[in-house]
Amino acid sequence: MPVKIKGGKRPTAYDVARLAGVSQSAVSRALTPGASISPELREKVMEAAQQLAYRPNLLARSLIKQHSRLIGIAMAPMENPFYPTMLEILSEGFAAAGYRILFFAPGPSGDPDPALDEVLRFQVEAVILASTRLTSQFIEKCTRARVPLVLCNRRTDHKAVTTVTGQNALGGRTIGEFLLAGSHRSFAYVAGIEETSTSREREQGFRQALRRAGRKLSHRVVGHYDFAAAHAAARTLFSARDRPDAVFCANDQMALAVMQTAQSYFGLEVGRAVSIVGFDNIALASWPAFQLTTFSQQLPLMAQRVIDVTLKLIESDAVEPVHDIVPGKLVVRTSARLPPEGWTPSKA
Amino acid sequence: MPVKIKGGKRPTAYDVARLAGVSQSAVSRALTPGASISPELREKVMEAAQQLAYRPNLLARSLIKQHSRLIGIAMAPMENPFYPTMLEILSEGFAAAGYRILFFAPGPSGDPDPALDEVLRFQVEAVILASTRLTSQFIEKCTRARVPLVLCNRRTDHKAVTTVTGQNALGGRTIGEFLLAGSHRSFAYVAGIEETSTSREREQGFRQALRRAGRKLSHRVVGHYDFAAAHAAARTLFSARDRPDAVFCANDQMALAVMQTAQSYFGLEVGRAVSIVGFDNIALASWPAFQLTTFSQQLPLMAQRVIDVTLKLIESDAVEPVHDIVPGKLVVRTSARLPPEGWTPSKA
DNA sequence: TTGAAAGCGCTAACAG
DNA sequence: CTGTTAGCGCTTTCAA
Repeated sequence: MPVKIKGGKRPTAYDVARLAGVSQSAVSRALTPGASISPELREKVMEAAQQLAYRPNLLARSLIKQHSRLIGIAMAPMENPFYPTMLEILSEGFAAAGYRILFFAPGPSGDPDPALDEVLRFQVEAVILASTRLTSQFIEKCTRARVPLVLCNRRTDHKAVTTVTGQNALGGRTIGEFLLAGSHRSFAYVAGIEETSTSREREQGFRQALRRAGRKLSHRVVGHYDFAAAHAAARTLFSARDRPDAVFCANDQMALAVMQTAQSYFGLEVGRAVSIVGFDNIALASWPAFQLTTFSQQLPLMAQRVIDVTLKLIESDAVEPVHDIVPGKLVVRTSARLPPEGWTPSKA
Repeated sequence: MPVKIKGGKRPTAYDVARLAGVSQSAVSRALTPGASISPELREKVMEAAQQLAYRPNLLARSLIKQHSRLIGIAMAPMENPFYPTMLEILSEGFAAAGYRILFFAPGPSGDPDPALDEVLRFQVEAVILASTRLTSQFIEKCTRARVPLVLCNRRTDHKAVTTVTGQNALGGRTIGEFLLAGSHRSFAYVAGIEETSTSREREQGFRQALRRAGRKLSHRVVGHYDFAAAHAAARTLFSARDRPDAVFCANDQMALAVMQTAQSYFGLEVGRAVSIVGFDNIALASWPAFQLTTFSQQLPLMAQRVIDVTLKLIESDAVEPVHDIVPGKLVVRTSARLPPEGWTPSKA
């Protein structure tokens, strides 16, 4: 026997009004905190509402109020634990502020743009882009649609877009100094996706530190912020004649891949034969099996900044774009050779 | 100088109509594939729409059409990579079918219920629950609201709810047989969250295999499907006088924690001194550092089944609840001692 | 305090 | 083929 799951329309404010013997506007008022309505009337309405399991239709409300309490979030790749964690925190934070998340992952094409069109039609009040892929059209569309856009963990030349990022350049530089102090011979960089600001800024900082010490990068491969690609890149790297003994990876996810490649495929002892450093300080980095030295991003703080700035953008019409940089710091574990005792990273 | 980001209302079909010198309904028709409208009129409308960057308001459309093309997904914990991966696939699949995801993570309380109320107000056409926490109220609310509910990777006694799960009992049994064939001495189970069907069914299968062989479980701890908790549980486990040499963990995430605890805190060689097996076959399980033997869940297939059954529930009013079981299989790696050559798991 | 009525942006039924 | 009109379910004037 088929069990009835749907069927019958959901009750409306009119149904409640009829049952309670009041006007429909009374129903609306009864459910609006602070509206002027007598306790008796409210009581009657509430009872009827309860009985019908009435739930106000937020879509109808949005139409009138001119705001949907919906926020679009474009996020990828979920393979990197950084993003799911970010999503979880954003979801809770926005929920606390009365907003809900319209989630969209860029499809197989990797391009979030087509989905954006549809998300904008849902009248999202803001869009948060936390995806390694970023097309300039994305920004333009949001601007044209007059929907505030917040870039999370990435930047763009487009100065008018609000961004929340980590200390990418400083992080790269700090790691460079750290590895230099550890007396390494040959330095390598494993880039993320080339077009991303994160990968570029981290690389620039790293190169700057090397340059200041009169050294330079001897190896450079591309790992696309992806485990499999980083694994492949590492095989190239460690097969080189002048095998590097200090490898900085643009994020932890790739660093973990490189680390395991060094160990399992080349029998290199990580932290002794080769030093490997990452960026992000995801939960995995602290696992006993890895003990990855990395530059941390304060994810909860970063998420909170995203939430704060997004709400501010929604509430005010014209706002100076913000470029928020969330501080991080070097987290020293055992995946890289240690500098002499007493060493500390230079400031700024 | 403040850059104008918002301000000015978004253009409506009326604005487009005025600019194109046509009626508002002509605008609607021009944008509706298959509507009867002349090419010239459509052309005029399209041009005006383009010029104003017009985007139809889907909220208004939903109000009329009586469906929102919105699907609510409750998911947690994102710490376990199983879920983000699932989310990504679901998002793409539903997008292809013209639906969008309203995402909600249960708040700090761990209880998805309060959020559900709000999500239902957004007129989601279905709700997918993929969260380890599950209260019976959740099911009841969806039923009362006449919104189809699909449980993903969990079940309930409530027979009227559609579920998509893996072969939990078979998986547990297979792993039991596998460990028995590996001639182990003492068997342990690391449970997930006690109330979950997944943890219970996997345990039952495991115990059944042991019982059939005239053996029994000698240790049982609870890891709450959580890395930290599993780590703590493992410390208890390996500190026992009669230390187990075969440990089945209710999921991979916990198995990885237990594995590392064995290695790093007790110096036990995994796969020799102690065998550890998980469940799910998440990407991490195949990493060189782990090589975890586990029972796979076919995540993409599982996601597709969830999508299919959800769409079916949305489209038809009354539907027999489905209990879909997606097949998985034992994936043998090196974290557990191997049975004698030629061993295969029993069928069914 | 209450109800009647207008209208948010759109689709669809109805005339023309 | 096209425009006019009536709502979708709600909030918010406006009178009473």
